Amino acid sequence: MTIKDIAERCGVSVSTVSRVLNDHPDVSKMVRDRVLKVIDEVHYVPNSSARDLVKTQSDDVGLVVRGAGNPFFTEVIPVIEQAIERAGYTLLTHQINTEDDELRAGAELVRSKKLKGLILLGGCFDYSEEQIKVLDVPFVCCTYGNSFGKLRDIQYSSVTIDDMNEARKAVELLIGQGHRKIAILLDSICDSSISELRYLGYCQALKAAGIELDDDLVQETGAFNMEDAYRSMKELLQRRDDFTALFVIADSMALAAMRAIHDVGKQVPKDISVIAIDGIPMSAYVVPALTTLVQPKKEMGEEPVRILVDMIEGKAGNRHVILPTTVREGESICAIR
Amino acid sequence: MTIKDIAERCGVSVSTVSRVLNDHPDVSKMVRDRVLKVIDEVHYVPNSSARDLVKTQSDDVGLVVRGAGNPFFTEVIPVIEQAIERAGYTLLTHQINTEDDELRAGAELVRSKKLKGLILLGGCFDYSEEQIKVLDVPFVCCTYGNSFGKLRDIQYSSVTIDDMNEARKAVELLIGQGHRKIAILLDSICDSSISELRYLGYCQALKAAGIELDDDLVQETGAFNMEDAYRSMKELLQRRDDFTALFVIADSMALAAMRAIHDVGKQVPKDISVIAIDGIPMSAYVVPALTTLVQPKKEMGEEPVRILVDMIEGKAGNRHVILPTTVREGESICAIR
DNA sequence: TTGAAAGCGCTAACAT
DNA sequence: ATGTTAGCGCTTTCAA
Repeated sequence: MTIKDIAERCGVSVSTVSRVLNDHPDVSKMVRDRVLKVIDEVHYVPNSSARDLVKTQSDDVGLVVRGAGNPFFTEVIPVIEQAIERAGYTLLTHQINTEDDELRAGAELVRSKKLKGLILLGGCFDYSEEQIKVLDVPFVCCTYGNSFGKLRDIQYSSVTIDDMNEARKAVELLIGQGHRKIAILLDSICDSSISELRYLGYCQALKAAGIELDDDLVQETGAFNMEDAYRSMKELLQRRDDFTALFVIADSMALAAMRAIHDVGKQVPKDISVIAIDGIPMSAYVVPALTTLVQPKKEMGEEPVRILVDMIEGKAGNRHVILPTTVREGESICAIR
Repeated sequence: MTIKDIAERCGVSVSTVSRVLNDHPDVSKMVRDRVLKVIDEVHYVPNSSARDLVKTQSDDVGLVVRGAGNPFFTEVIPVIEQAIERAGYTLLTHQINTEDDELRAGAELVRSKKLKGLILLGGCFDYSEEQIKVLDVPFVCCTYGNSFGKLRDIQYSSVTIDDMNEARKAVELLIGQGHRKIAILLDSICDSSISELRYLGYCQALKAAGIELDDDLVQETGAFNMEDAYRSMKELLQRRDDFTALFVIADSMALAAMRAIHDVGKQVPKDISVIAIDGIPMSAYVVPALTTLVQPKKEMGEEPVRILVDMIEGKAGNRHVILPTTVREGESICAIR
């Protein structure tokens, strides 16, 4: 069923049907009603590929989300949606897997849907100059920057927290409570991504406090999920029972780690203090509540939109914004005796 | 930059470029390499709207996910993805908000992308015959059926758990431990959706055990999130302190409720036993671990694919599959003294 | 107010 | 092995 079929059934031309479909004013009420009636009767649905193909430009902005399961993303997306709406644009969200190439996916969207700009939620920290050339519209990296690549600042925009420094702050909070034997639970120490950055922050904090890095206290899970975090934490606990504090690079992993600690008969925070970074809702509800550095989800959603719209409208060039986290005091930390 | 530009730069025709793009064999290595080189140099990205428009059919199947944040969906999606892949099809996932119309969104996808079939993950329980007519391909409702609509069984396919009965079983587990004063925490008792079904199961269990329904023990949160669940639970606890057990319609809400119980100085399960339905990973890691009826995520993902593929290939007609849950023993229930 | 016709970018016959 | 061309379904001039 195409627009042509509708036209024939109504005894009008395709352009008239198109006008009705697009709410153009210059169609007589009689004709409009007839067309609408037929459309409804035959359950006609326009082909958006054809529509997109013919349109020369839109007020659409794309959002490419890499890593569907990420609970922090889930919270940021609605914020972005509202901010884009408020700015007079329409958001087109596209989810991809972590294995997929967000630049490629974004470029295809831009091209097919004639997008004005792109927000990338989660992506690689090491783009090359060549790679970003597929994008010929303004774009903003949200939650990540180019820490492991060689882009110059003027070549892209980003909104992030300072992962390394925030990790450092988290560990310093532990050190401030007298802890010296501090373990870390992370995905990988060399993923050229968030895990590596936060590991570096951990190292810095130790160094600044004159604590020697103990590699045996660095526990890699190899993946970003609760099951592996739990298993890994168990391993660490079996291997070592002399650390008094733990820094975990993400809330969800921290919650699994806390259960592992519980299961070997130790208590949080009495035996082991735990701190993490993220601030997902769940971590406030568990017992004991997790002390964590909360990412500013509102700003993390609104700032990219502000930057992107400024670039699209030529009001400003590219920018890099680094957002601060806030400590959410839980019940998972105590001072060492 | 279009296929025509590439053709000109290479001194070949558009069809040759198209052949290269689509990996057709009959292109000389020399020409192919030159085309590939230019494509790479100019960062050409094909316009998928144009591609979709011209293609007459595909081996693509659509997945419309309604309600991005749902943690259970997050787990089922990869299962569906793999099952579709194994069946020789390609999955095209599309996320929409809970306010949006999944049938409409699905119909548009089908039409623009020439899909062979559709899986709807989360949707309305009350379609009318008229409404489903927009879909002219086989489709399967995943996690929901037509409990509040008037469709005949032959008009659609579905894979669900028996929400009413499973809720009943959950409450009966509580009753089996001697509980008589059993509260329920739910979104709404009349949402024509999952919440209402599980409420009905709660009522049935009470009735079968000869326990009179106490409306004051029925606590509606009004929304499906942890914050409202926590607040609502606090209200219930302030109003009543005589119930010994609680049934919550979803794991995430149950975890918030458990924190509320903790915060008023009561203990789970000593003072109040808690049970829920869902089986999200998180509920196994909290302390005390939540006892819950686990939805069979593997089957919930694979069965819809089986049904859909059978329908697409004409091997079988529509089907309705009801999957059983399994009890995951946690630490949130104990017998009444 | 309505219709005819061009053309968006691509693929797939059909020629050569 | 490569080129020519029709046409996918729609919107949008331009004419009437």
